[in-house]
Amino acid sequence: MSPVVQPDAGPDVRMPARARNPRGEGDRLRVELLEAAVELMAEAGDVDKVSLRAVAQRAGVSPTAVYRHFDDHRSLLREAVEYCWDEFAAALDAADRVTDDPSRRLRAAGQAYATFAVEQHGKYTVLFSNRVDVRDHADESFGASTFTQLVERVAAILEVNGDDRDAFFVAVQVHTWIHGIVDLTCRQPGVDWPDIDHLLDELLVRLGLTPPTA
Amino acid sequence: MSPVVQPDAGPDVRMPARARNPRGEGDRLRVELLEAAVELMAEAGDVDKVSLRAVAQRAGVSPTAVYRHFDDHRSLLREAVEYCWDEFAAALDAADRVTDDPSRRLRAAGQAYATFAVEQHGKYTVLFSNRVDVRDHADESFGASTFTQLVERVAAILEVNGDDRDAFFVAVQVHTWIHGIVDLTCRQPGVDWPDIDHLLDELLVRLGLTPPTA
DNA sequence: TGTACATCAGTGAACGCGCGTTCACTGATGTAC
DNA sequence: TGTACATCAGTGAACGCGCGTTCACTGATGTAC
Repeated sequence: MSPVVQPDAGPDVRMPARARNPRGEGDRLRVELLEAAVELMAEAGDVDKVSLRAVAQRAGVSPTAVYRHFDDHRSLLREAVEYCWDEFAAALDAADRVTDDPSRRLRAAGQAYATFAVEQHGKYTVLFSNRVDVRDHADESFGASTFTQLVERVAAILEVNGDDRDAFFVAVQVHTWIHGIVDLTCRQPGVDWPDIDHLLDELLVRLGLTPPTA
Repeated sequence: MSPVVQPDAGPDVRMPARARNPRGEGDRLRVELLEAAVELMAEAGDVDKVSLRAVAQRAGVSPTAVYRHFDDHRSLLREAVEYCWDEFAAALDAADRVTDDPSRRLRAAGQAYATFAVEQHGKYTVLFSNRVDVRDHADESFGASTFTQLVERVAAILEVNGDDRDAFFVAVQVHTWIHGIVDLTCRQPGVDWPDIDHLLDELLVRLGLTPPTA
């Protein structure tokens, strides 16, 4: 509109004067920044598109305020990704407490995995298209412990079924297949995919992980 | 080093004066730009990180020269992605001519798929982590035609085997599983994965796509 | 055969933009004396 | 009880950078007369 007088003028509409946090509670902004970053990541479906300035604006704060709580741009994004992992882990844990039957538990975990991926598509994309520059060892180890749980679940089913296959190998089969289903359907939402529940059911059938009575 | 005198000075090292193409052969630069873009995409494993200026520099040409051959930045990237699809399709086609036996052909295609994904991981990532803003209907249809071939391959096997399952559904099962195997093994090379050939063999067994005699 | 000219393949300077980061600052709030 | 002061939570201007895109241009090459 007007010719540039101040070089870094920013948006025309001033933020509505966000109330500053009281004395000892400056950490509240830290959480607000993380949540703003996660929101923006989920909307973009891409970690790299989330700028420090955009996070600050979403939180109603000036860009420099971020530096009171995070070392730099990368630290902010890294912590925001970890924040996403926590939510994902919580979703899987909830599914684990559904039943005692090993076969149903595996099915429930797969369902929770896929549900999270579909309903929180942006967050899931953030987790599994993990760019190298943001990635930390933290989520690597999380993936490993989750996989160990999967091996145990599979071993329980094989034992109940009197199946002498190698639980590790079968768990790899489960993991790779579920990941492929979820990853492709999320990444290419325009394609006319079959029902995900149907794919998951058939996965268990094809891998011989259904209860023997069913 | 030196204080900035010219505002847009560019790199210190001048390109070694790339020879200009002769009169009627300006289209050669077009191909060189596409190849440069594909290289950069493969290195970054990410379409969005490839700038117009970087492509021009890789091709040894000024940024403005790009506009002689492409409408804008997005057009350049879109065509480069299509170029990747061509290479991928060529790799799969080569595997298709190995044998006449449908089951062996699918196995060979799976092998080619995995080999491409492992050896040309950057390109593979570009193809299957297709970001929305670059995506066009063009590569949708390209991926679709590749998938159609897969459906036909599967249908041939099912027919030979006297199997009345839906070829489309089984093809989705094949595609999702192979993608999962390839994607996970590529992304987490530190994990002690089983042999990929073994996983592919067992995939065909579990999906009932082996020859009836074997 | 010579020459004027159109075409072609690209160059180089400049623009406005959003970015990450820095620096000096502000102004409210709690606390010590 | 009053007041000086340290602390805290954040602001605002400025920087240099690479980006996509524009514009006017250059200089070699083929072609028409």
